[in-house]
Amino acid sequence: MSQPSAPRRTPGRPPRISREEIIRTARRIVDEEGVAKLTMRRLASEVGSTPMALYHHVRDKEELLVLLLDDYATRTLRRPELPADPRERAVAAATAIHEALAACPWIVEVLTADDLMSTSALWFVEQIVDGLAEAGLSPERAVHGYRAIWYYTAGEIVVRTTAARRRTDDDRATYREQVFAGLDADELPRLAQVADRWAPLTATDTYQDGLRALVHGLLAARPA
Amino acid sequence: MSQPSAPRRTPGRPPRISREEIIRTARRIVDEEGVAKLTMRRLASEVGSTPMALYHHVRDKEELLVLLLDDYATRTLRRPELPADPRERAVAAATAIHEALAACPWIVEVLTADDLMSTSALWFVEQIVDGLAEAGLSPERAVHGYRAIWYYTAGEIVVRTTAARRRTDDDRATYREQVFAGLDADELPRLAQVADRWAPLTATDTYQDGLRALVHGLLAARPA
DNA sequence: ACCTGAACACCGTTCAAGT
DNA sequence: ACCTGAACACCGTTCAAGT
Repeated sequence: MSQPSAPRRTPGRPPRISREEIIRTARRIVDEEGVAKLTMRRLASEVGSTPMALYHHVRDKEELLVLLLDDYATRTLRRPELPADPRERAVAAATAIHEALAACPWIVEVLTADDLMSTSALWFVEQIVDGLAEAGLSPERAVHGYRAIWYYTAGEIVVRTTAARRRTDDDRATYREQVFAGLDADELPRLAQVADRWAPLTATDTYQDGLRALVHGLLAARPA
Repeated sequence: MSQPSAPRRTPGRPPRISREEIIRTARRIVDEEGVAKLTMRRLASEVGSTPMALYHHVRDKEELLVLLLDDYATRTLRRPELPADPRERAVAAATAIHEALAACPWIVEVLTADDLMSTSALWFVEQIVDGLAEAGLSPERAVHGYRAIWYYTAGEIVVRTTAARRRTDDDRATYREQVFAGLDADELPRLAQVADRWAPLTATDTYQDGLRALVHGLLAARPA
């Protein structure tokens, strides 16, 4: 998908811009100014061309974003040394994916990818499925386990990065504080109990804890 | 937030449109044609007014969407009978939230909400936190447990609804098939093993399984 | 106080034509 | 084969003015 098209025997006009150049430029815009600034028009002018020239190299903006994610994954996902213990291997592989995504918040817009973020991430998926299988799950259950881990991971990224986006304009944060300050302790006693600690509690990074709990639960034999 | 503003002693011109009417109309557009069709201009014309009149009743489009989610939650989240067993109570409350969200896929665009979708959902959050606490977690761990459940739930909704969106234009699906068909069985043996079953495996609804695994893992005493 | 009209500063994409 | 220009059909939001 992201590999440059093989150089053909140029039967027509020589290309002025390449898909690679488009992606490289798009990456720069996103890194420097955020994904919201990436428009076909802006990208075209940055690349020294016209909006319509881009459509000769990518089908539409959606494809461009997927290409960008693929490019990002290929460049940044380095395969780490994984623990021998299968359960720990699954945890480590999921954590590696999570870290790569967390470092790149614009990804949320594209995180729409259903099963896996990119073919470059397949190796990590393999490690998770294999870890779960070696730890005792059937192949089917291992795949379902992987999916649960992916839901949890994608959800953490989406919720956290959009919460961070909200925090910038802080009206909403203070609104939330008001809600928690005015909780009816009779109707919602547990929430009232933790109301004053809600902000720090929810700011804590508990990805690892939740991941370990999930993996633990997936591996525990439970009655269907 | 969503309650109609108290009728003041009209010192100026009488309002022609109300916030309530705006939200009601927005809801109709979203239900009938999807959230993508909800634009300020379209909404204004549907309500028999001008785009700018809307800005007198809502701050911007973002606020409108949050209002819409709040409205949806208030109207559809009915408190179910919950099981007495604390663990089952947490599972049932999470499932209720999940069902409400799953029935309303446009929500993904707004699911950006950080901790909770709406104040109307607070009761459900209470049930989850309380279930976890009564099952043995400290208040802090119960809140963190709730967050893990929320990540998992939000992630499932986001991934599933965007996957469904992709399935309509099926280029991407067939691309994915190609990738799985051409897997190197030496490098990625587990994935190769399940390659031909990947589509049905990932289409299965396993929200409940994953949720139960997660809750199980959260409640299992584990070494830090 | 509430609403209107006109404008600003944009979008993604299609179509027909050029080289 | 690749690129351009002009156009289509939109956006959210601001500003100044009207009633």
